[in-house]
Amino acid sequence: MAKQQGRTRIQKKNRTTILEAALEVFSKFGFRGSTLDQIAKQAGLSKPNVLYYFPSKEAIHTELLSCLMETWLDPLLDMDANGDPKTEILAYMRRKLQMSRDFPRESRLFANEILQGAPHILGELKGELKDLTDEKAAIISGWMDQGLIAKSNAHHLLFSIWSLTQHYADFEVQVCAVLGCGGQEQYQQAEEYLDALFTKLLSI
Amino acid sequence: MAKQQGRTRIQKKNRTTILEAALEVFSKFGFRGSTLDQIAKQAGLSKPNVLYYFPSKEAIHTELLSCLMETWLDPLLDMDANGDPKTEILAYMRRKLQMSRDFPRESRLFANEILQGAPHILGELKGELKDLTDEKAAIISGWMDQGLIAKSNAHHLLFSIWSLTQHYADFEVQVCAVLGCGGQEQYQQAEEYLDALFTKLLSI
DNA sequence: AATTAGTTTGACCAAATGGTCAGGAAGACG
DNA sequence: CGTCTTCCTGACCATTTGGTCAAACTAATT
Repeated sequence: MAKQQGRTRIQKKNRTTILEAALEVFSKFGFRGSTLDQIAKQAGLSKPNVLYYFPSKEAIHTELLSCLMETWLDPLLDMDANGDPKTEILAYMRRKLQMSRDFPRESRLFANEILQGAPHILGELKGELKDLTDEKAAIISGWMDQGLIAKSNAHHLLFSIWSLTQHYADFEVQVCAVLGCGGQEQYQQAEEYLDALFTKLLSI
Repeated sequence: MAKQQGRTRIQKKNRTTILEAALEVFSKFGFRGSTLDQIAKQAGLSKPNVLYYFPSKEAIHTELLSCLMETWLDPLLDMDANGDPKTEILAYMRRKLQMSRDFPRESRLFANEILQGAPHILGELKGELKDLTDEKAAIISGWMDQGLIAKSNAHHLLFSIWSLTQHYADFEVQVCAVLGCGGQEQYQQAEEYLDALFTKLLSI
């Protein structure tokens, strides 16, 4: 983590540029489907120059993913055990849906990685992700036991939030094809629909 | 369609073998991440022999996808406008969940394709898929208008069935990492959870 | 201005990859 | 059995790809 901060301003700028370009390319074609040339071109740098800042294609991918993992967990971290259960869960769902809307590339990068068996981040999944999920699922189960929200499987409740919200980023092409829309109009409808869905689900 | 049936028994067998091998490989690494050598090895054939049965790597992929599209739409086709609304929708959801359990590779192949912008099947998405979806969404909306099930956005209701069920196949690694399970125990829990979810959602 | 440290690139390399082809092996069939 | 068609393969090819390197260029620093 520490050594990742480039020292000079030029290093900082170029590393950022490369990571941004890599996100664009990797999220579109997956790891094995992306080439260094594509990334270099997208970044406006030469290929050897890209490899001057990162030791390999894989290193770029790995750094991108580990940065992403934190971003991905943040909204869940914010779910407060002392808040109002229904409010907390709905707010978490809305934050995730916003992330799908605002960071679809990140969502697709993550989805690509998981789809292919998560070769680069299986450790984080079984570690950080599992731990945090277990912790928050326990909180939700607590709320259920106290009769504050309807009983259901807390882990699968979290899964359903993930899948329902990320679907709009990961399967955007399909959603747009079916709805016949080009832009982001679907997110307004999605929020209304998901709001209603989880409100009903959590009501006793 | 017609010319795809190999004439001789040996053709039939080998084409099937190749498609099965390709499914295994493509679903794991995506189109660009898979190689003809991998497919050939998986099929137990030589690379030139694979290319004797299919003109190119892309042709294998395309055929796989178009066969898949039908399989994928079938469960939705079965949803009957004259049946009991809640039963029909729940049964459709269960069929989709079973498909995730029994055909995860097919699900992942499809997900891979959509994730990358559906370059090979965008036409089918905007055609067959959209038409069928619109048709069934209209049926569901009709049920809602008649007060047989709770009102909500019918298109997004279908999206939610797709995302919730396919999640267990496409993100299997993640689900298993979080639940700490190796096999398919999650599908039992998933069915219970999703059953309850949609029952609540559809109840007036 | 001179020296040094940091940055950039064209040319290059080895390996992998999609695909071809001539000819050999194996079935089908009279 | 002989002929004809279908099936299969080793060797080969052009291109792409991740990655290297020496040399050139630029920015700091003294």
